[in-house]
Amino acid sequence: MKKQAINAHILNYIQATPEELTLFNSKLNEVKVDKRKFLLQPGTYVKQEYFVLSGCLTAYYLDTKGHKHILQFAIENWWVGDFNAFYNHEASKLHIEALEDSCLFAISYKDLQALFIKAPIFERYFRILTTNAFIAQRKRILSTLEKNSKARYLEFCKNYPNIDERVPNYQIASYLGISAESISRIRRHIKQENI
Amino acid sequence: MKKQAINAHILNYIQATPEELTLFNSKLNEVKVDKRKFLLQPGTYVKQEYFVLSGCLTAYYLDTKGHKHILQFAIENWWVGDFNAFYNHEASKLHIEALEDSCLFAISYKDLQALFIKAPIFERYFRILTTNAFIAQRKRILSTLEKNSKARYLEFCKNYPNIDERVPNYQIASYLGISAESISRIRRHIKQENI
DNA sequence: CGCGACGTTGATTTGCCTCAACGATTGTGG
DNA sequence: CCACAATCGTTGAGGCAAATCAACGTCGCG
Repeated sequence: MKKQAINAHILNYIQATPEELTLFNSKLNEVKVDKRKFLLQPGTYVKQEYFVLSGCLTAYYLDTKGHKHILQFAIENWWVGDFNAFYNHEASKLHIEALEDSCLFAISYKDLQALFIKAPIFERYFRILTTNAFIAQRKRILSTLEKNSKARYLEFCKNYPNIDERVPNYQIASYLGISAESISRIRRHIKQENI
Repeated sequence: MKKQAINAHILNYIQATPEELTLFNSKLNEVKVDKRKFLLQPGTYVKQEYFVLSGCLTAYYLDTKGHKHILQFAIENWWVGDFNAFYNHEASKLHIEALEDSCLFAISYKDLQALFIKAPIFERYFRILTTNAFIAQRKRILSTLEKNSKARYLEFCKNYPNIDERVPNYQIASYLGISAESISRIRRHIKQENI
């Protein structure tokens, strides 16, 4: 059962009772997104955030020059969304696109707020997740400040082997702020070193 | 009274009762750090995080080449710390240094965990703060992906006028991942444009 | 005063981007 | 099942934004 996947995830972080889990589960709606289809597009008012059950998605910003800048990859057991738009009730500036056929749970803002009132333990769940995400982002920022392209690429492959294998190379380039051509050259250098 | 500053800050985010505030306040210890002194140095096991009452501090990483990379500025009403070390019980990799004589409140990990049990509303407080910080960091990441040095500098000055005025230029350079010389040239260009 | 901190300027270098062209592979419609 | 297009990766040439290196001016302070 799909709800078991999310419940198992929750129980990694908090000790929720069966009743609390059931309450949470009752707020979730299943959503499917086919490969190359969008879960979210700019200009939308975002009413939901999403937990990935299966598949793979990216959240990215498309700038005025048409360049794509990937903020996040999301695979199984990750939450994804335009959190700024979601929490601050602004129009979204992001695309969220499926890189594989994907299956998600959605929870709405209203339901989430109601959940926090009825079962405050979920404040704890999201506090812990957000803290972890915050720490991971700090590392990403530090990496861009300190390291060159090659080191950042190697770090990415090490940190996200399960994403590296599933996602085309130019997407990783966009996440790292490197051109696809540079990634290609970096890979060549790495190969030559390993001979 | 100093506790009023933090209580006012808390009440911006949650509806805490006087009793809850008093409980929180009882966990806080005042700390003073003089200009150019350190609140934290690498290798330390971090047992506290800090709320800035007055002054200004930076959290930065010093890489193996001796280059400084500023992760965060902290002024009045900001929380600062090595959150990775604090939450994951690792040795710190950061310096936290006062840029001005500063006064802070410290809360220990143990006290914070106990507080979350006794007054779960503070889970909400920190969840909201962390969510905001997470969103701000996403914007910072996007900025480095999308914009050139000049645009990032201008954005910083706009977003943090109260930091821009208080902090020497080369510190801002380090935060933005730009050399101090480049910042100087950017400033010249801006001046020339405005004549 | 003299030193350290901070900012500026110029000359040179460099890492990476951009542009362009071309294989290899996969998917797809006739 | 083949032809063709689309997707993805690779390679080379050239250019540019910003780093680096070095020197100097200025201000504030012990």
